[in-house]
Amino acid sequence: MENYKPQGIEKKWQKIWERRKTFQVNLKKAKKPYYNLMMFPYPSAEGLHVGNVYAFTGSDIYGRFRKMQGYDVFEPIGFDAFGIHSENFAIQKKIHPKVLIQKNVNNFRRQLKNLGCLFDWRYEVDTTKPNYYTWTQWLFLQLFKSGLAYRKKAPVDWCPSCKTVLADEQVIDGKCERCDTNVIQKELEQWFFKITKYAERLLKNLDWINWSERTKVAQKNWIGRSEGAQIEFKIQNSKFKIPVFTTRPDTLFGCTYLIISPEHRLIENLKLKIKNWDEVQKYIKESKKKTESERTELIKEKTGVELKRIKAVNPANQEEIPVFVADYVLVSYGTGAIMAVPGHDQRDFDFAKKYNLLIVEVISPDGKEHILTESYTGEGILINSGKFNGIESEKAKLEITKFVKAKKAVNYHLRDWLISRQRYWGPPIPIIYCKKCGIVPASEKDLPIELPHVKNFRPAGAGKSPLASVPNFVKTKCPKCKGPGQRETDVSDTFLDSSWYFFRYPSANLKNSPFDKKLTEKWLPVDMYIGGQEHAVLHLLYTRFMTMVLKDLSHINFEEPFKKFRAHGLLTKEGTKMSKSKGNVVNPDDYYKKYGADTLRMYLMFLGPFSEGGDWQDRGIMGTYRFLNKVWNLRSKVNYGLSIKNKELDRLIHKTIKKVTEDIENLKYNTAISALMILANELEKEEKISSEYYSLFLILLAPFAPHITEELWQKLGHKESISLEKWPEPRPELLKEEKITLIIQVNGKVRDKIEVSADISKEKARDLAVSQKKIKNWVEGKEIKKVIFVPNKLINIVI
RNA sequence: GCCCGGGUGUUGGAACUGGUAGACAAAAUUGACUUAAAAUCAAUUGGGAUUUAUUCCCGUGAGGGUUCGAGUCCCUCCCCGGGCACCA
Repeated sequence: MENYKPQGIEKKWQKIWERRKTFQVNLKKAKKPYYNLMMFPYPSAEGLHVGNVYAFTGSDIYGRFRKMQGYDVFEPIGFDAFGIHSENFAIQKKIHPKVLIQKNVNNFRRQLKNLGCLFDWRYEVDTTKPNYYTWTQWLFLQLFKSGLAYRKKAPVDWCPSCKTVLADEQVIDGKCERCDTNVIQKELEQWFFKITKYAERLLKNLDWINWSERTKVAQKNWIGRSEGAQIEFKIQNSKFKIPVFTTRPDTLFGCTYLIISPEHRLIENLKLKIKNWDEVQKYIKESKKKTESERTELIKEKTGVELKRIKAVNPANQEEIPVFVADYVLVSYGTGAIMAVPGHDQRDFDFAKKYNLLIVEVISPDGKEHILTESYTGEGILINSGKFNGIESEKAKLEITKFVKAKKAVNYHLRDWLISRQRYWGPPIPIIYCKKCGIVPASEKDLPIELPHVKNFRPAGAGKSPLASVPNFVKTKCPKCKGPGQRETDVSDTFLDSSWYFFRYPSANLKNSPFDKKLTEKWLPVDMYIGGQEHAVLHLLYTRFMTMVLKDLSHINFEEPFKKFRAHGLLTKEGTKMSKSKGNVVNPDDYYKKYGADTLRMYLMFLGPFSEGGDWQDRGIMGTYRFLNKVWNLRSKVNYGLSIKNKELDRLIHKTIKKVTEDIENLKYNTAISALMILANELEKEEKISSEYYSLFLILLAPFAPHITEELWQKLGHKESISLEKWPEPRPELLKEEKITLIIQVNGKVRDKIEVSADISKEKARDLAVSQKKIKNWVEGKEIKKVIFVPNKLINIVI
């Protein structure tokens, strides 16, 4: 008999699938549409990372499973090929991104085809193609026209190495997400999307969407809703007021000073009144110079300067209190000013100690007064709070808010999405600046605003995109007055490209609109989306925002993009993260060659639970290779005439059907594979296997190892692809065990096991148990206090 | 500091709503086949004790608790991974 040679078989079937159009879906006619989506890769390296292969395999198994269950599965793929990742790779390689990224894409495509997924390549999407980014720009225009895109001079995070601004989400520990450089603050005119307007909706919908719990929690924390009150403090002898946001209005009587952030507008307004203006001015300058990470490194050491001669009034007790400027108060959160309650906030406590300010205890856990050595931030009973003394802090929140005539207020951690980038490799933002008309959106019929070829595509710095150095591009006519105008030279954030790509797939080849409404509403929301947990707050939040916007603009009739989302885990190599710098990245090509895609797919899925990730160890891959070999060799035992029923095997096969079905539904591929291995081991023990058993086995294996199962299926005499077979259902009557192993425990410890019939009664089991020799030794001469009987499992005798 | 995960043999990992801990693999050792190696097949592998084929004790990060019975539930603590972080 011939040996298992994966390479030839895999190539053969990939060609057949293509020729027979096995995986092509008729989007218009499909009766049971099922949109199975995986996060598309960014080709910012020469080839696929085994981590990509891991993700795609997991998603593809799910898609193949649904297909065999009778759904019309649409499983598209594409490339997120714009963006800084790709551009930086081009800079490093000193090759123009237009050339290099296309080459990468080609290699990615070849590798993806080797993996044997259900991809329908007719609907491939590439974000760098004008027929895609036309619509990315169109989206920008829709947001602009509805007031959701705006331009604003703002202090933004700037990466001096990437020479561009970063979105709030792209700054990690005060460092650039990509290159680890310390981010600095710059005042620049930038484009923003008003995602904050959707904060409440983005939060609320989390209650009902079927997503991984972890991802939902991450989004919830990122949106960061907090409830409290906005309280106004009058400034003595002036018309000004300082509003502050607090979650603890119950501590208002303990507020002994105010702090405003260095960027607060009021400082300018009060300039003439501040006695120590020079000192204040100096402090503000110093703090602006600090980078974000310097500010956070100095977390313990709080600094500030009092605004001398300025006094505010605590509205609760009319006390005069000093006002400080300090950079631990952020301008971008709340009102940019806080009421300091040193007794009940540790930061305020530290500050008060340092500058010798009054600390008053107003919340007491036991109603008594204490000498505070640190702040008390818990709940308690009010003291030193005038007529509110004695009431509970939770209740006092509302009452004090009312008492000082303040408003209830809600604040979010979420900031508006900064979408402009001073880089080359992205879609130009379709805006024109006209001296007469101001900021004018490009006309929709002029789209795409094509990205010009720029020889020197490196970022120039100084806050300008390389596009600014192309006069032909910059000079244009104002679409409104036809006078001279200048184009916006910034490009948009890559996350904008990826925020809507799943809308484009079904309409990938559509010419005059971003997507077909009818087709979109037939196939979307996406039925199953699988991707990395690392996108929990960036990509996944933006897609939700964009979907809501499109709904509000009546382009679609749903507002959440993904019915079901499941995050997969991280693939590590011998315990550590794979990364280029560590040089431990596994290249799938080596394994395709050596063992074939089926073995690779199965090994990756066998490593551990898909949602938790797993650890790649080179030596382990032999296990799944041996398994597939075993499956291959089992064919020699298949006997076509054989129809003798084997009850034990029947049961095992139906148990396996049940287990594999449930496990795939829950993405527990590792245990599904283990169940298939157990079945294969049992089949191997048989001298002859009926073709019915073998067929069922192949069908169960097909989503995991599509090529070898096709080949063996064909060898069994079938003409059609195994992927068109119907997924089997377990027959309950065959699942029933006739005999079971009954565990006999004495005082909860296992002392014996016996074979009994499955429907044995408690009394019978008990009599049988105590008559066992081993059990006699334990119970003889002792009084049996209790007998616990768990049908089909165990009997426990308590003495 | 806060919020999520997680801690089980030599390793990756199993274990349903509390009911046989270590499935399935990997690795190692021994044996068979072979001139030899690889491959393949068979056996063994948590620790300890023992009357050494037959039974007991201990064992799921640590300690305590609930229960007839705990890897699983509760409390306290330790460690690892990830996310957020001067957010008022």
